[in-house]
Amino acid sequence: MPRGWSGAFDAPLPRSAYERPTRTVARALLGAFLVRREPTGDRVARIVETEAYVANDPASHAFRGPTERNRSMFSRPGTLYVYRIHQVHCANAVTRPGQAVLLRAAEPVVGRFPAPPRGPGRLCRAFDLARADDGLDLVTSDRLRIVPGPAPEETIVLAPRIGIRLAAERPLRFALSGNLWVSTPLPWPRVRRGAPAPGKEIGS
DNA sequence: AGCAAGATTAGCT
DNA sequence: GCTAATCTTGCTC
Repeated sequence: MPRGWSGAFDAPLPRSAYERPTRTVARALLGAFLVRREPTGDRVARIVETEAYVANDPASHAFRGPTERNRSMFSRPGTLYVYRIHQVHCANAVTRPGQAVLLRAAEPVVGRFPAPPRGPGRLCRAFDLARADDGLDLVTSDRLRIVPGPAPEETIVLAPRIGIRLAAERPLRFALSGNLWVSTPLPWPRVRRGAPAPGKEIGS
């Protein structure tokens, strides 16, 4: 146990928790705590929305293999992958090689945040995550980790991912139903007439 | 070397 | 709902 981690949000999610099918991890991270430890105090938020970027996924940065930008996606499970898009950053937890879970939104629990962690860009601002944090190990880091939380009482819903063009219809976005910190309201706001109802419940 | 597109967000109509 | 901001990545020439 690294020095400094002796408070309430100690025990990090073990590497084995990341070394599972990406969809399983995306769902399992709901209700877990993202924890940043600073000399000034902890910042803790409960993860309420994720997206899975899986193998052979045209929307994934890893689709065309390793590059300089995405090399963290091919690092160990539990590695943090941070990239820049437009003028913001987005953070992912790496699962299996070339796959990751995008952290889209979290609910503040402890500490003050520079921005509300609602939406992937704001979540990074809330935790001061930038490209310099790319490659950090969420299992062993002194600064940042994910800690298991109680099973969510909210229903978990599955919906298409946000902001992508390729494979846009695949339901790989996971969220806690009704949670106000989810970045986009569910059910899905743009629905084709005759299309299946979005926000389908997949479990309780 | 140049360039089009992007896992976003804030602000305006 | 729409668009600009803003800049990096990675593909193409």
